[in-house]
Amino acid sequence: MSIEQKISEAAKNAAQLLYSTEIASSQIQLQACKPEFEGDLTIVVFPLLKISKKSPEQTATDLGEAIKNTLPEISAFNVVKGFLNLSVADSYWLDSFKNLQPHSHSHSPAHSSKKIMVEYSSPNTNKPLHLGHVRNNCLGYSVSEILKANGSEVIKTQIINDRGIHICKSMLAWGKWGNGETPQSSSIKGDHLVGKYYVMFEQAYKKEQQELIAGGMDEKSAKTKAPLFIEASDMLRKWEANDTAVVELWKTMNNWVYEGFEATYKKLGVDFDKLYYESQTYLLGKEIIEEGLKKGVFFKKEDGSVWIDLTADGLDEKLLLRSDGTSVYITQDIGTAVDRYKDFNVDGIIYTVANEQDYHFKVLFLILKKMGYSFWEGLFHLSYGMVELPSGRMKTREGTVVDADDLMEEMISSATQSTKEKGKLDELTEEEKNEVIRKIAVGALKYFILKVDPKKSMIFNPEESIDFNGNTGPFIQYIYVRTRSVLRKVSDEKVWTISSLSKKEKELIKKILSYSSVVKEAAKLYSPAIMANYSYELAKEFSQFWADHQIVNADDENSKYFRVQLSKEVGDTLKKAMKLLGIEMPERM
RNA sequence: GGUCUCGUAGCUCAGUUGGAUAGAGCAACUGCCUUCUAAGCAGUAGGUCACUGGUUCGAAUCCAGUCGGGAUCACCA
Repeated sequence: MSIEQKISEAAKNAAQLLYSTEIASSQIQLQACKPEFEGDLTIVVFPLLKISKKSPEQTATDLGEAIKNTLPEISAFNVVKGFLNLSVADSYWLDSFKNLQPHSHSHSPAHSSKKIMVEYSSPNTNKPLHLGHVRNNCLGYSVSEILKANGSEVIKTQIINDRGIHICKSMLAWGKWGNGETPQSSSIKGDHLVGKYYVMFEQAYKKEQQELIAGGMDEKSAKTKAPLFIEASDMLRKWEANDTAVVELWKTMNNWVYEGFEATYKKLGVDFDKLYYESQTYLLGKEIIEEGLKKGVFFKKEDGSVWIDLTADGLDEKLLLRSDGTSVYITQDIGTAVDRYKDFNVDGIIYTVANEQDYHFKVLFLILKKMGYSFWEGLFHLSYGMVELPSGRMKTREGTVVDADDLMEEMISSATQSTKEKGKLDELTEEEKNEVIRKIAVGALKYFILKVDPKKSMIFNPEESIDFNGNTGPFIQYIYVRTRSVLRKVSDEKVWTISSLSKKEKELIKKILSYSSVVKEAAKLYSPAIMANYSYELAKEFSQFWADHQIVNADDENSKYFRVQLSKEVGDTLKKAMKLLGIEMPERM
């Protein structure tokens, strides 16, 4: 039983005895004591005043007496207004710390044992990954790791948007102007090469539209009447009809893209257990629509299109099948959701998709609910905010899109420079050095993105992101490196006995002990930011401890070995916490 | 216009189920490396928690409204 539980229990019993009334546990408000007050945990007694019919001070004092008398762990208490501050004996913290030592920290707390599918990334195959994908990837990967640490089985997946008009545009442009260029012949990364032709198409297409508009056509018709658009649409029809030449080109160019993506994912350190391709799933869902029609969940309009009326739920009417019988995006999503449950028998699916699709997922989940699929309750849209630049939203046509590969290159060159300036890695081989630099660069980027609450939109300032000081990934890595440095100096472990703790020592122990409840919270809220903040707090605490405590050169052997062990636990905990963010720790930096 | 969402220091962000004097980092200024890695530590300065009202013993937090930003509302994906 944790000390919090013990105190809550004792407080409840004491209050019941004092005031001879039944008391709900929710009436015992326990929280961490603020640092400016004496004590470790605080009970807020205001909710009890109605029952005690005494002043806040009197109530707190009575309760404090009773708790101190029943719990040997409580060494003292003080009352400030309606706040009962309880001090927990150092011996309790020391015992807890000792019990932590051998292995309890190494295996994860099994709070849940569910099987969850996490979908993230899911890019289009017509251009390289950008900053928005980076946030998506960091989040999806990290949430997966957090859920695993919390005891769930996780299947990481993505659905690759490999078909549609967008890829036909790239294909068409390459056919017209590519002269057979390949990633090999041009030394351009595959995804970037395909993206180059997509941009080329868009430019030429835009020019055609402008000419048509200049000739007197309205904007809307110009979009569909431009010769290039007609050609691209033809190509899409041919693809759907399985035209050999088109399909061959499609396969070739998609494979270029996949090779490019693979390289980016590898650098980012993310991976997937199962891949879905839209080319294989885009026809799914139609039977379910038919079924829904029979059930009366959907309805057909005169032109043959199929809809669902969600006005009663505060939403609109939503199209599910076009009048020509072809499906739309959401039709496919209905089909794939059902398939995934069949394929993997999962307890839930988490869709890591930006908040611009909030409405889409609201509708999707509602439809599945109305269709009677009980699994709808396990569906969750991990909706994250947009990434903006200091200058505003990224825009393709203004060329402000931050490319994922470029971004990582910049981070690496910046990390290389700082590392060189510090000169602490001079004794390492070139290869080892590069490995450390890679960890620092990627760690900085990931931490910068993940420390922000996923739900909130964030501003990505490239200059701040390559800052390695303060609340950053490299700061936490640096603190970890210090703990390892201590362990290299003192490699043996000795039994120590100490009876009292300094303020910082106690804070560190408390922080370490709270690790598993933090993981639980992060899993509950699907929030890597919680792990990031925890890591920073722990690192900062250790850094302060470091500044005014000697470890290796402590005054006596007991303090020395205790602090060495404390350093080790801090380092191990930091490493574990950061691993849940997908951030690796270097041993030196 | 309807719906959703956000508004905390100059900037980027924390702030647990409502609790004590709202916290970090960056930027600015001041100290601290002959002692375990100074990517660090200590300090100064910086706030009408957008605004108004309500609920409450108590509101940055909950409710309503106002103002401001963003997203979304396609036979697109």
